[in-house]
Amino acid sequence: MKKPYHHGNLKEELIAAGISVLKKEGTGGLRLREVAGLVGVSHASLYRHFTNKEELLAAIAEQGFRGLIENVELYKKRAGSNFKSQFIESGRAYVDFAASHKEQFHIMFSGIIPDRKKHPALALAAEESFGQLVQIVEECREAGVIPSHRDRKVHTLAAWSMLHGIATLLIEGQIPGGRSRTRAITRSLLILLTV
Amino acid sequence: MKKPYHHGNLKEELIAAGISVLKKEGTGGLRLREVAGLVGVSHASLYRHFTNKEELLAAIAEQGFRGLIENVELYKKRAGSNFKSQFIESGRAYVDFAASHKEQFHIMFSGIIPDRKKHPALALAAEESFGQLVQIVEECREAGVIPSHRDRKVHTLAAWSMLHGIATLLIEGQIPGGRSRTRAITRSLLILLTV
DNA sequence: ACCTGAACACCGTTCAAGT
DNA sequence: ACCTGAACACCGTTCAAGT
Repeated sequence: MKKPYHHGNLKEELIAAGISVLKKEGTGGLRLREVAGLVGVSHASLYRHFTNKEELLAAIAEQGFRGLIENVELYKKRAGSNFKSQFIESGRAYVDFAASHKEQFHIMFSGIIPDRKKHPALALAAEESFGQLVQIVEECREAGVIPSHRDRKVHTLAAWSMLHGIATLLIEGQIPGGRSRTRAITRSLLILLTV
Repeated sequence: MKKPYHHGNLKEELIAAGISVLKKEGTGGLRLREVAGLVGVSHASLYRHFTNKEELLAAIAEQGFRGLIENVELYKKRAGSNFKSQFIESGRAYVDFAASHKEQFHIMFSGIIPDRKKHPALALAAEESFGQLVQIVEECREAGVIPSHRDRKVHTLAAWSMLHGIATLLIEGQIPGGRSRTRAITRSLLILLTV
């Protein structure tokens, strides 16, 4: 049962190990040497797959956006055919994802990656995630559960701001009262946006 | 005009230099050696006034909260005697502060300081800032411009979440359209909370 | 009491050498 | 083509020695 010298899919394993270390050590404690060690490979080999540390972080963030999109899709389906429920549940999906992937959410949004344009795959995933929100708002508009007299761009960004604020304060430990309080805030804010 | 060996108020100068370096280099590029160099002192001398880097960051964050409180107070006074205007303008003060002190706001809220309890002065300033918001919401409630049938804690956290979401997305460059778009979003969101 | 110079440990990054 | 070992540069932190 010897490990082959050529690893096969080392890149994917490094990303997975990166997320694992991230969860244990936090954003500040993420060391490339530990990530490589966890996979059982020299830390220099990482540079065969990522040009630098930021690119590994970008890959972790990209995977985060994919997971976020999936989570929103899941909650939305669960909500059934009622558009208002879909809207509320999609929002909950955003906040819940942040809560259950704190460190990854942190890397996705807290300025650790200064310029997403340098990481096209990450930028694309982030755009798709935003596009998902735009589409949900649009559907709800057409269904008449969101007022249509307001500027749609402003309305979408308003929804995002609400959710992002809750998510951010939550992962910084600024919202006391646990899950139920957070759910209450999320719900009451989102309802304000509906008709 | 020789500098004295004993510096006098080195601590304050180090904080000011820290903010200056922060603005130029960003959070990730803040090096203690550069901060000390800017003041014209050896980098080891920093440890006479701060036990470590995090404590300098905490001092910078604390000063940030003091500035935020002042800014909110200023905007609120400017708004005159109308409570609804006071509410809206206080919110604008929060977002404007974030926009004009991006890096400092980042250190205040983006998890660079993992545990505020380790920095009592910072924790106090942050609490005072939150207390200011609580008080504004309370005043508006009594004046009848904010609905009183809702849970006050939830309502306060909802207001904060909105503002914090806008501020955070703004400093991450996620809100296109510049200042006027940001003002529009802030305004329309805050109005949703009023009666 | 406050500051300096030199040293230490650690980490991201590079590169010639191995398979 | 992919990985390793050793080295380099840089930074936070410490400490004995200076004023």
